[in-house]
Amino acid sequence: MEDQESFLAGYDPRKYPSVAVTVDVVALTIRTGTLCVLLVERGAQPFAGQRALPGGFVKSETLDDAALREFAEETGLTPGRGELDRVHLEQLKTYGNPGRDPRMRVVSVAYLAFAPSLPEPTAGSDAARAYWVPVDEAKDLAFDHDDVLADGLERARSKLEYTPLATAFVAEEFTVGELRQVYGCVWGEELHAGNFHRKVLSVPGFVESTGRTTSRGGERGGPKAKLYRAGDATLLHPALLRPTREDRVR
Amino acid sequence: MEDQESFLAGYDPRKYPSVAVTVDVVALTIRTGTLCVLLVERGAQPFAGQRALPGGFVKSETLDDAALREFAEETGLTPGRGELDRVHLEQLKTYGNPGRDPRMRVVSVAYLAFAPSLPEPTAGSDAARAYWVPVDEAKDLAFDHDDVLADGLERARSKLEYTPLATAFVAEEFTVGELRQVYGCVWGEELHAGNFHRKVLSVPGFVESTGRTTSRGGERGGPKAKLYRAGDATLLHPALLRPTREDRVR
DNA sequence: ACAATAGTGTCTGTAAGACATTATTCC
DNA sequence: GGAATAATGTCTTACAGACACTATTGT
Repeated sequence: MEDQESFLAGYDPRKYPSVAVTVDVVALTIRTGTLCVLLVERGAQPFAGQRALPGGFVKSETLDDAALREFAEETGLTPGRGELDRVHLEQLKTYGNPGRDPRMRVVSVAYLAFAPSLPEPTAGSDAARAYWVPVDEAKDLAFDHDDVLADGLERARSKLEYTPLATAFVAEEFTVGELRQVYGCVWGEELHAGNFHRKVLSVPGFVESTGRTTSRGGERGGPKAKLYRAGDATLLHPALLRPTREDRVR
Repeated sequence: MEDQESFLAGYDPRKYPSVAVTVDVVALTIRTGTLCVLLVERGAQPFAGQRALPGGFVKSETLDDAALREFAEETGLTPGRGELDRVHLEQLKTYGNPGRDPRMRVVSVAYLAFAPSLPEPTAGSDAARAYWVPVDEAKDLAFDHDDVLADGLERARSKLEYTPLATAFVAEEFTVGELRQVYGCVWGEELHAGNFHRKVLSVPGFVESTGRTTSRGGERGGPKAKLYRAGDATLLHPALLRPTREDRVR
């Protein structure tokens, strides 16, 4: 067997069959009650005209930085102004099957990004070709991006259960009802308002009260709601488990 | 911004600063009641004399296949004879910080392997330089492998909670006591025998009875134990949660 | 007035953890 | 006999889910 050190000792980068490393980003947000993913339109072959996850080559930077850079470029958000501070970014999985890109060997490190509701990337900016698409309509993506998106969604749904991730989808101050909307549209099912309310407040460190309320009630009636901000918990205990699906088990 | 397709259209692999892609394997097993990881001794610089996780370059194969190949090479197990069938392998995380390898940019896809107790790789084989080390003694590894190992251990501990992964550490037929030993030494704390017993049997699909028992009782006394094999569940419901640590939450 | 929503109260079934108990085996 | 272990039983507390109910707002 050829081990790493002996290989590298005699390694000439210019002879070796090249492998390209990219990052792809599954960026999720909630717009008007619908879970959406950021997609770009491909102009060139292969997969011309199809949609794909935003991504690009890794430069002289960490993988995390590359993912954040791609996200910022495509959304038009600018670093350094705090706009990206509330974006949660985590590594998802790496995809490297030979043939996933027909031109060459490409190993892609996929990231998952969670953002509060953002404006549509404005035409005229660098990011004009990117837009938010409801996840239900994001099909037939280029490369193996259907799989990447599916893995990202499953990760997101799972992380809502045992982390305070849902707070990354709402504004800095939010109501319990808004939080319930997040769970509802990420999990794809309505949750019982009363039980959800009691449960959220019973998890230590999930949310903390601001002492204030919304200035108005709901659009279609209802009292003013108390405002909360994210607490200091990094894990929810006890967890908020999804309604049991027996078919998820086997 | 330079997008993927325009980049690739004008891409000449021989000009581009090369990035190497490797796989590293965190292979875990339990030997005489201790959780052990497979390490190799490095002969050459950098990190000569230090220990490292087994790993190597990805060839014309999937990332999963590369990880399985590395695992097989280092343990001396041979594919095709069923020896590898009971090895559970899953992708862990990808490490690509610039500078993690002093010689060049190396992006490493780490894998996690779970195996039942295996013999020490025999001297004389290709794998003579690999050996099992108790995880508590696996420190000061080469590259960023301390971090990789730590991430792998946390993943393993977490996966014991909600998947039947523990059955990958024991023989095809096992007792509830053996399963409890797995949880105990991976989590690093003893579990209450009675409660554990009742709980394991109450999770649908975790274990199924073989109808048989061990031929003898325990070494220091005790009745013969019933033998079980792994059930068909892929997720444990309800989960077997670790004893609550408040300090894990924040 | 009416509909919608926020928030609370109550009840039931399930599960976790602490602990006790019985039975079986090795030494 | 004595120690260790397998397996089961009991009790208490906590939590999930179903549901009812009150209070407050917008239209």
